[in-house]
Parts: sequence; C-alpha cells; structure tokens
Amino acid sequence: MTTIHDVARRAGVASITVSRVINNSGYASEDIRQRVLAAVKEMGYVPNRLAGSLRSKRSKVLALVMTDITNPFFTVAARGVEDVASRAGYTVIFCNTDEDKQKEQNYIQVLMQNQVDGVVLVPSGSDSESVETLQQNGVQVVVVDRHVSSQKVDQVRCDSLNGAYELTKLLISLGHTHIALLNGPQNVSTAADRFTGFNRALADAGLDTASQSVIFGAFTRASGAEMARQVLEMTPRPSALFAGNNFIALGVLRALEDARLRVPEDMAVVTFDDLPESLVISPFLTVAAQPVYEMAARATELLIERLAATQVYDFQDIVFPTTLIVRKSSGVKIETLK
Amino acid sequence: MTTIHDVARRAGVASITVSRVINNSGYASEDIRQRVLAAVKEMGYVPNRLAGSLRSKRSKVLALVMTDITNPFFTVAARGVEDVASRAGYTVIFCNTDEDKQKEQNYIQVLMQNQVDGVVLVPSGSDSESVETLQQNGVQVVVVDRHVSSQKVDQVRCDSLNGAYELTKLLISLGHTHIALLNGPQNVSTAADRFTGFNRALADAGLDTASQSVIFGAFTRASGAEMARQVLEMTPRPSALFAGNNFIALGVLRALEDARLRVPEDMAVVTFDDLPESLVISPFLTVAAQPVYEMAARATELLIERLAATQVYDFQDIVFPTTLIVRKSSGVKIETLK
DNA sequence: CTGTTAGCGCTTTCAA
DNA sequence: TTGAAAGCGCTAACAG
Repeated sequence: MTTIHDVARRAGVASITVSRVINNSGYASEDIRQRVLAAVKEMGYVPNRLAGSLRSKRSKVLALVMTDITNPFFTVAARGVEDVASRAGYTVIFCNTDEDKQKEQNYIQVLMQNQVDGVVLVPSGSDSESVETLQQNGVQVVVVDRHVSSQKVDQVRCDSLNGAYELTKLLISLGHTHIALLNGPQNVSTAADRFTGFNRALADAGLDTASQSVIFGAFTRASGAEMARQVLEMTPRPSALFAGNNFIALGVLRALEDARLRVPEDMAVVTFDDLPESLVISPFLTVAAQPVYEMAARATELLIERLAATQVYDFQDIVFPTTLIVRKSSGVKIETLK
Repeated sequence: MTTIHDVARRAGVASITVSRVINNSGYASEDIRQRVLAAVKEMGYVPNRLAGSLRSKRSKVLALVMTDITNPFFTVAARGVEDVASRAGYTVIFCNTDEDKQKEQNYIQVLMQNQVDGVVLVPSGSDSESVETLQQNGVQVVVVDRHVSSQKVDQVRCDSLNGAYELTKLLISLGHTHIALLNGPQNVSTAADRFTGFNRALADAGLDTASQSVIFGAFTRASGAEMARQVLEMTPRPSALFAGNNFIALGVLRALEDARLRVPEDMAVVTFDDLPESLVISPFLTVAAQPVYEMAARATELLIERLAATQVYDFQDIVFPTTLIVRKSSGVKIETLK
C-alpha cells in the first residue's frame, strides 16, 4: 500500500505538499505540481480518505435513507440526490429501511459511526427522533417527501393535500358520489395529508364525508389489493377508487382484474405518483404526479448549502406542487355513459 | 464529540477495554462490561469507525456497483446483497454506473479511497480492467450477472445461453420461422450469450440463421422501442420478437401498440428477465426468468467467505439456471390459428 | 482478564 | 511557496 509519504519521497517533497497538490488546496509551483502528479501516477497512489476524514472531520459523504428501494419513486429520488451530490464532490450512500423504524435507527447509527457529513431522510414515521439523533451528533439533515413534526430542520415535500383535493374533485366532477380512499399508514404525513385533501374536496362539493370509505393500509401492492378486495364487498359499492400511491394502485388494478371488473367502465381509479415511463407499457392511470427528481435534487442542494455555510440560518420548508394528469382510468362523466 | 477515552475515564477503565466491550472482542468481566455499557449510554457515545478502520485495516463496508438502479432487476439484486451483508455485519454502499465505463472507473477509485473491504461488481463491459484495479489495491471482488474475461476472479451469473436457447426453441415449436432478436450491447456478455443461444436453437431446428434479424442496441426501453420500429419495417416482417431484457421488452410492447399490432395475435413476444410482481398489473410476458436475488446473495456470500479466509483458494464460476415461464405473449401454435 | 504504548495515513497548525 | 511537528480516534501488539 503506497502512502502519501512514499509519494512525497519519490517526488522529493514533503507529504503535506503532496496533499496540497492532489486536493488542489494551497499553493504549489508548476514544477512541484508536475513532479508530484508524476509520482502519484507511477506509483498508482490511492489516497486513504479514512485517514484524511479522521483528521479533517469532513468525510464528503452524504446518505440517502429511504423507505423502499424497490419503488421507482425512490430510485428516481436516488438519481436526483446522486446527481447534485456528485457535482459538488460528494459521494452518496443509499440505505433502505423497509418502512421499519428499527432499521431506520440502525442505519442512522451506522451512518454517524461512519462520519457522514449529511443525511437526506425519508422518515418512516412522522416523529422527529432520527432527525434529533443526527443533529445532536453534529450531522446535518434534510427531510424529504414526508414531513416530521420538528420545526428545526429543512424539509422538502409535495403538496399532498392539494393533489388529493384535485384528484377527488375530478372524480366528483365526473359524477361520482361514493368514492373509496385506499391509503398508506395513518402515521405517515403524506397519507394523512391525502386524507385531509380527500375530505376537503368532498365537503366543498357538499358530499357527505361520513358515507365515504377510507381505509389505511401500507404503501405496497399487497396492501392495495387487500384494501380493494374489502371495498368490493361493500354495499353499496363505491364507483371510484383513490389509491394512496403507485404501489397501492397496482394492487388495486390487480384485485379489480381478479374480480373481472373493467377500469374505468365498472370502476374509476385515480392515484398518487406516476410510474416512470420506462416501466409502463401504456400510460393509463389518472395520477397526481410529483416532481420526485426535482424534490430530491432541491433537498440535496439545501443540505450541501448548509454544510458549506459558515453560520446558522432559518430552516426552510419547501413545498412542490403536484400535477394532475388525466388518463383513461378515471373514465368520463357518468351521465355520458347512460 | 465524546471519544472512547471519555467513556473509559467515566467507566474507570482503559480505552482498549471499552473497545473490547463494544466490539465484543476479547474478554471482559461482567462487572466491567456493565460499567462500560452504562457509560456509553449515559454519554451517548458513537464510535468513530473511520478511526477504527484506519487502524485495523478493515472497514466492514462492501459496495455494489451496478449499471442501472432504475431497473427492478438490480434493485432486487441490491436486496440480495444487502440482506446477506448485513447479516454478516457489513454495511453496503450502492453505486450506479449508467452502463458508463468512465463512471464505473470513477466509482472504483472512490471506493478504494474509502477503503471498502469488497466489491460486488456488475461490469459495464466484458473487459476486466476494473476487476484488476481493485485486486491490485487489495480489494476483493466478485463479478455478478455479466462475466468478464479474467479467470482470476469469482463470478456468479445466469445461463443466458441456455435461457435464450429455450425461449427460441419455444418460438420455433410454435411455428415461427422468422424471429428477430432485439438485443443489448454486443460487448456485454449476457447479450453475447443470448445471441449464441438464439443462433444455436435456430441451427438445431434446421432453420437458416442468416435469414433471421438480429439487432444490438442498449438494455433500455427507448432502445427496445427503436429496434422494434426497425424490425416492423422489414419485408418480410418477422412473426416473433425476442427481447434481450425486461426494459427492451417494455419498449417493444410500446412500439407494437403504437403500430396497432396485437400481442400475440399479430406478433409473438418473449423476453429475458421477469418483472417483479409488485410492478406488474397482469403477468403477460413469456420470459426466461433469472433468480436475481439468489444470484446476488450467493455472490455476496462468496465475497464475504473470501474476506474471512486466511488463505487463497481457487476462483469459482457459478452459473444459475433460468426458468422458462410461458404466458400469453408468446401465443399458441400458428397452425392452430388458421 | 486488563492495561501501556505505539502508530494507522492523513491534514491542521505553525513556522520559515 | 514549502515544510516540521503534532494529533485526529481508534486498535494491534505486547505485557502483566
């Protein structure tokens, strides 16, 4: 293993000079610069960043802690984080918590032990425990997608409330009066906000909120299918389903197919989150699309700005709008069909 | 920042004793153990792994370098690596190369600088440059999914040749005599092997290899759609398409839909790689499925075994079988239709 | 079973 | 513009 000292000896300089050249920090005459770079190349020198970070107290490593790496929503987010981070000279570690608070806390510990400079966190719940743990240990955090109760952290998310409002309003305008919301877990902010937006749209349209069906489950395909099955057994049966996210929607579609129900003829369907074009054969679902990539990128920018800042400043709460994309699954006006 | 010395002072022991307790290495009386753990808890001590790794020369960190994190094939692989690694006390870093050799080399450098113990590599090409760079710097590697020319590295992959042979044989048995292979890049081993299997099945059936259409593109949806469009303009037009992977298949389906061609009535379609159940509404594609999770898990086991080994031993080349899953997209016998 | 000493490879600090 | 000395926080090696 060649060290910085070996390179220094070969180039006939002090090791600190080698350090300055390879990190572009401090001055170095052109002559010395060339001699050092030549030595580095000849010896195949690979700097040991662990040693550097130990001394400098900065690792130039960020982490993205997300709840489900198999969901395209988060792989797109991963791209957003990665692109911004690498442009600023940071490396990114990706962690997957499976919506499990315990796993999240484990990762937080491991990340702190490995001295990451900052964390982009998609929290598994709405409490701010992980955020506080990180902050107490001097690690910067930005919360993305879901928001937590703390006021003392940067947060970047989408307007779930309004997105849900728009989707629900669309269904109502199409003539639906009995809509079921098949949602994620109640303790996750996005699910809670979508519930609120759903109710508000119904109330604004003068529809009875109490007579609608709302089920809280998980943001998975299995849960979506299960919730859809429950709803299909209700009498009277709703004429439209609102899925809490993309995976729930896929489960819903599966359950409807099993029940030999056509979408939108027999049942209208709308959902949050679009699926990436690369994964869809034929775009079909009416969705409230979130600008995931932009959200993740912006969050990472906030994080990096704070890492570069020399003084403290107010925490930011950035809310992106959703985009309503109307496709076939929501159907046309019910009256038109008659 | 509390250090191991602070904890040692608080517990009234030497720092090496604290080290032994928190790492479960060496002996410690129950009394001392309790005192140390209490001190750790009271002070909220977080060990600095950078310092430990610098001294011990082992970071307990592995990396998975993959070519496309947005492809479910690789997110499933990520799960396989992660599950095995964390069980053995390793942390995993995920890196995405976008099939770009330059990005791959950059990551290899960064990983070496950060002293990862081992790398699970999905190479972007079939040369063994990255493998050699890592090995020369004392980092263990295992190559997964695609194989490289080197004999001096563990490799785990699927039998692409036989999988392609089976898929092609199926199409032939259904009566197709003009089949187009829409493949990935020629310099990637999986694409090359699928090409070989395709040709062998044709030859074994006495069909003219030269009169079939073979196009090499990229493992993306866009490329799949583009290749399909090319094929559709041929005269005579093939009656069946063989997609080189899942993303190519999705592009093919899109192009066929745009051309108002029905699958399988107007065009039979088969492909490599199944899509995870969570992402598919209704399984429809006839595929040669690969046991991705198992492949990734096995590769990680090999890597960890080698890291634990006290002596060198022969490199292994593990080949998993593919499973032919026949669904609607391949259609029924052509004669039956008449 | 517990402790002392030294040093991993780098960068900070201070000096020339 | 370059260098010498010191030390980041931990664990290997050896001692008792």
